[in-house]
Amino acid sequence: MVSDSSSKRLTIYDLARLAETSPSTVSAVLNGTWQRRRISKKLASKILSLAQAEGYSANMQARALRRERSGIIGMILPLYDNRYFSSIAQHFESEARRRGLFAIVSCTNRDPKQECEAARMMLAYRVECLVCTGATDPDTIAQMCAESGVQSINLDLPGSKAPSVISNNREGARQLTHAILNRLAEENRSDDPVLFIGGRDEDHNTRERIAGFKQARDEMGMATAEEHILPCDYAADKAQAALETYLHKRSTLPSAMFVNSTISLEGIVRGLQQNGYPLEGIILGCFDWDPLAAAFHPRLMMVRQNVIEMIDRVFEVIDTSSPDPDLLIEVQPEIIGV
Amino acid sequence: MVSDSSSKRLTIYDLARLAETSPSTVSAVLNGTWQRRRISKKLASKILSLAQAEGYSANMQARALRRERSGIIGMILPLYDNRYFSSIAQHFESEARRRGLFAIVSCTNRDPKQECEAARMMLAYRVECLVCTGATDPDTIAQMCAESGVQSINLDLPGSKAPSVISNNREGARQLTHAILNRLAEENRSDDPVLFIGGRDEDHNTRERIAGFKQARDEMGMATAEEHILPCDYAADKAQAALETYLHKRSTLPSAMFVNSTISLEGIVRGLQQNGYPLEGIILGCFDWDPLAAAFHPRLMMVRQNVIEMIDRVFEVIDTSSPDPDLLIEVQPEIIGV
DNA sequence: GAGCATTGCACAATCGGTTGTGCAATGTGT
DNA sequence: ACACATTGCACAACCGATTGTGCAATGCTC
Repeated sequence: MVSDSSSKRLTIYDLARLAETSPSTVSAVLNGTWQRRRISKKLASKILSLAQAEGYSANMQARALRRERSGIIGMILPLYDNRYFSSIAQHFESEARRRGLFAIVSCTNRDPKQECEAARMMLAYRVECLVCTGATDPDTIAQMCAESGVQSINLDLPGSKAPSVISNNREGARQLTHAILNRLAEENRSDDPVLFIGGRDEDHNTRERIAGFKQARDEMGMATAEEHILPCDYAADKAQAALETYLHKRSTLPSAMFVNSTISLEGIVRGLQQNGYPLEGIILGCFDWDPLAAAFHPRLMMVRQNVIEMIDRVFEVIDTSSPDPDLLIEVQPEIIGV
Repeated sequence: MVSDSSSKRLTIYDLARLAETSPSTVSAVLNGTWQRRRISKKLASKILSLAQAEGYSANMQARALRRERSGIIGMILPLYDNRYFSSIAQHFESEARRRGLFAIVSCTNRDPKQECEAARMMLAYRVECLVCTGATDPDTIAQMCAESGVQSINLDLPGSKAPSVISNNREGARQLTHAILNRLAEENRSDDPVLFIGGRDEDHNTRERIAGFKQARDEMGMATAEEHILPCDYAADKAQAALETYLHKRSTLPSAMFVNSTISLEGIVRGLQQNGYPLEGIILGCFDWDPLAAAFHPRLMMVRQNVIEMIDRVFEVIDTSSPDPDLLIEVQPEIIGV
């Protein structure tokens, strides 16, 4: 290798000089269009081996500028730190890679301002498409993208200005609730109260899950008191506080709980432990999936969202030429541990 | 807003036409160098409000090309799906943002080939710096970066060709082991065996943790049998299998275990539950931190690595003009739950 | 009012690729 | 040997910013 110690990176102009040919020929060879441009196989392989030996790597900024295509696909995400969102990021990345796209993921802490800022940066870097995951304000971002002529897709939470791919939250919640009620029945505790706890009631998914919860109870001929529905936000501390307030008022533990995320589950479990309630006695269902939690508490029933299928659907929508902004794709989640 | 429906994005040339001035003036105004270039305040504000109204956003590819600086900083990461790596990604992003850099994070599944491929892509996009987290082969990547004149830094696992920021694994393990041994002593079970399980013995961190484990026992006057050290890889299934093999041979449970990650912990807990061993009886220490696990098992002691300080150190190294490739910065982790 | 400094801006080259087009050299047909 | 097609490549104009430089117009001094 003739690696020159100069800090400048090799360009097609350098390679052209080394191969005694023109930059356009080098470019054609290196980006695979050389057959169409009738470059001889001999010259092509000469250039290729030279590029290899010199460790040439094309400047993607220059390519993107000229091609008016960045090769980048963006995603914004509320957080990384649970199994659901982290596997979304992971599958998104690998699927993008499979398609020759470079994925960039930005996490925005469920903050509408950060979401906008991240979207603005992604648009400045000319992403070809933006996937907007669990956004608090998906429509504003869809609007920004539309104004730049960039396709956008909502994931996890639906919006009205771009196609959306989400879990079937209502049906998942309905099935999880039935599983909880069945287990109560097995233990002859069917009349015991069941608490729904966690999430935000402005949030589409929480509303759907509450609807599924009520529907399942309805199907079993049970009414649901509003005092048993506690959408106290997702945060662990909020969930713990809500539980403790509830316990304070009744002094009797609910026999079962529908917990609306692993992050809320953390608060619930901590609250139960700290207040001396044995975890064994209580039936827990969680709309989220965490294998470590499942290992600790084998009687914990969990909803596992089908991330692989959701990401596949997202890319199917991306492949659609002009997708309907009202399109809503619902993917069935799976109940683990029934 | 005069938003033209043409799909073309606005450029400085368009703005120049609209403001009846030249592209170079528009550029200077929009990138803040207009005072130095003696553009009148009047013209500057005219251009600024026009850009605002039209929703102009600079093409970062063009800027990067001309400036020969992409404004991008890269990170490769083994996985997102545990608290440690996900908080690394999160803090890295927000710290990069604070410095006006755009962070791109790629996860490479602990696979050396994917690591190289991701590094190659990042270099092609002309990252200004690459942080290489928990890489199986950090030196190859450091070499690639060096050849492109790009600074690189190892995080979590050290390398020899670039400065490294890691946790003080040996000291963390020593402290965790002492905590485990103290608890055993409190329960008058000091002579019971303690198992070290999980991790890879080729891996620097695992070796250091084993050293810390042995050192703590040594300090308590205890010898450590090799049969109690089981670096069976990180995966949950591997850890579960290793535990079951161990149990099969002795039929008597170790009273305490040093588990080398939450992912291994998952296998251990599952193995104990499935084989009918009560979790309550066993003292667990885990070199990793997960609040949900801690909620489930309040007697679980965990090591929490100081991610914020590690990321701070990384950026301090980045700010250093020509950092020593042999630099090794060790950050003290914290023991939770003693 | 001549000489000089300052203000305010426009011109044009440049970053590193991509791609439409032109044009010799060679091949083919008659 | 002449016309014509094909092969094989080079030229030059972009893509959209940045930035060194030049040069009128204005202000200021004596």
